[in-house]
Amino acid sequence: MVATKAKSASVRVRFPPSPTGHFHVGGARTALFNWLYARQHGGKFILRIEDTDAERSDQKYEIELVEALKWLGLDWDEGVDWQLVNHEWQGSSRGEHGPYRQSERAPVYKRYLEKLLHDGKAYYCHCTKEDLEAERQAQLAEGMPPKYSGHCRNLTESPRGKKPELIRFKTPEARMEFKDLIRGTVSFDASLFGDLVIARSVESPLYNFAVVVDDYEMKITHVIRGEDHLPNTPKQILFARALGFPEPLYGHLPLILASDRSKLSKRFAEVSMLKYRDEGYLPEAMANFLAFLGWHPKDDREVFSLEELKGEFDLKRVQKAGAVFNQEKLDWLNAQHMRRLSIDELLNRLQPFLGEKGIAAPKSFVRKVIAAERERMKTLGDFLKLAGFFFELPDYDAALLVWKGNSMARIKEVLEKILARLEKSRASDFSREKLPGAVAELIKEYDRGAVLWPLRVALSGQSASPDPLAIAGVLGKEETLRRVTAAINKIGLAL
RNA sequence: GGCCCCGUCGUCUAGUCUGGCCUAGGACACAGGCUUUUCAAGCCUGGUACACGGGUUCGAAUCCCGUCGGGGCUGCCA
Repeated sequence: MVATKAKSASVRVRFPPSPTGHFHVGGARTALFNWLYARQHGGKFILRIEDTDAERSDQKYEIELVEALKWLGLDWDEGVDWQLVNHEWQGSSRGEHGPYRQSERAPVYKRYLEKLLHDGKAYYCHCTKEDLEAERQAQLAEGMPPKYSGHCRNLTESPRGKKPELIRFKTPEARMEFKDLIRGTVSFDASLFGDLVIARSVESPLYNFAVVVDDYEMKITHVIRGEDHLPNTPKQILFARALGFPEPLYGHLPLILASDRSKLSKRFAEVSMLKYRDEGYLPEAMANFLAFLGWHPKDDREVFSLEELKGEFDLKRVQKAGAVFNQEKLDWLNAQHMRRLSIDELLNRLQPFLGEKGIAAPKSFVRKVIAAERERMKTLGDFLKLAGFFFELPDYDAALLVWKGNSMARIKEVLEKILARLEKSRASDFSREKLPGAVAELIKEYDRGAVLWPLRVALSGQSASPDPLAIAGVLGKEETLRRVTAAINKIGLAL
């Protein structure tokens, strides 16, 4: 712990995704925790791309991840970047420890691979895939855990007819342990590993090896990652020791689980983070939600902005057990965050969700619509579905206008009286505050439901809506009269 | 199978390190009620949890052991 404190002045953490699939919830949470840790320690946050698997890596996923990170508000100090310039993505990179894409770091890995080979800490293995598979099957058949036999460990030259297939690390047979920032002491038995494959050739390193080299070269102090990496950690520590590197501090985050408690990213949720953006979730709500998957403040507060999270987050309070992804909680948090926004800010965020009619409408009108509907929305994407009728009255059935126990003729009568009253009201009186006066007598004469229900349907064309008088206030005199008249005509036709 | 990690309401969790304030708190969801012109929202109320079994102790969700359960990893993927 003393070491943590001493190093805290120069904290350097990284988020190293591999662009082989969509940037999902799990990745986003890992990125967030790293970002939070860096920001609250005045450290650096580095984005490194782990694309040693050329087959599966795709630039489009790299761009997607950059987009999603920016959307969430997680900025980084070093690493690759992408910018949209004239509708085209342009790549760039910043920082002094690059390149930040593993596919561009071959010479670096080669240097260390050769060093290990030269020092006798690694060796060429001539076993073919078939040899290895046969060995593996034989061990399994005997009920033994599969482990490389060490067949090529002490070879001094290539066996006849064989060529070097891959590079192996001479794994020391030792019991080892390390202190995890979240789970305390974790121990492993390295003698169970066998000689690990660290590269296909000096030109082509494998994940575990490349990570160790990069973390060292990029001066990473804390490795904060998912629990699925826990078994990799002792291996990486072994490589670091062989290379004479200082070991970073490790912290393994609990996994995010699907509702059946299996690893989320393994299940349905290879769902892109951008999907949440496109459905109208607020990035601050998403960050808030992600943070609470495995972390919780000391008190009972639940709604946090990114900035507030930064002040409150504490790696020591991170949970050890996996956390199930709970969509309802996300929705609730999103609604909470939407309420924290001003009408103008909400209007900004709503831009992509306004629809043609909403975009064409005057801003002042849209603001009123937002004010009337904001507490009913769970996502920005709900806007059109909830408030679309303000812009264009949907078609509805005349029968919908009828309040329980009333005849259609009676409803027509009510609507006509409402129309008469409203016509006499001044346009400036069309507001939620002043309008009740206009219908007060009618309500006394008929009852609330018999008056307000038909008015609601006439104005919204639907059975669920905000207060009809509020709608009238937003719509204004002219449009309100037009809709009430249309309703009367509709009944006329039905009768 | 082997190795590793984990185990408080249906879910996210507070409490566990530093036993007593815990007849276990909050939130989401759920149920009921209030409000009410609808649907939400809001407010009030309610139910449901310390995996199990042994210890240690005056006292255990908290400490120890065992069992069971869940998950991760087990690749020339990352």
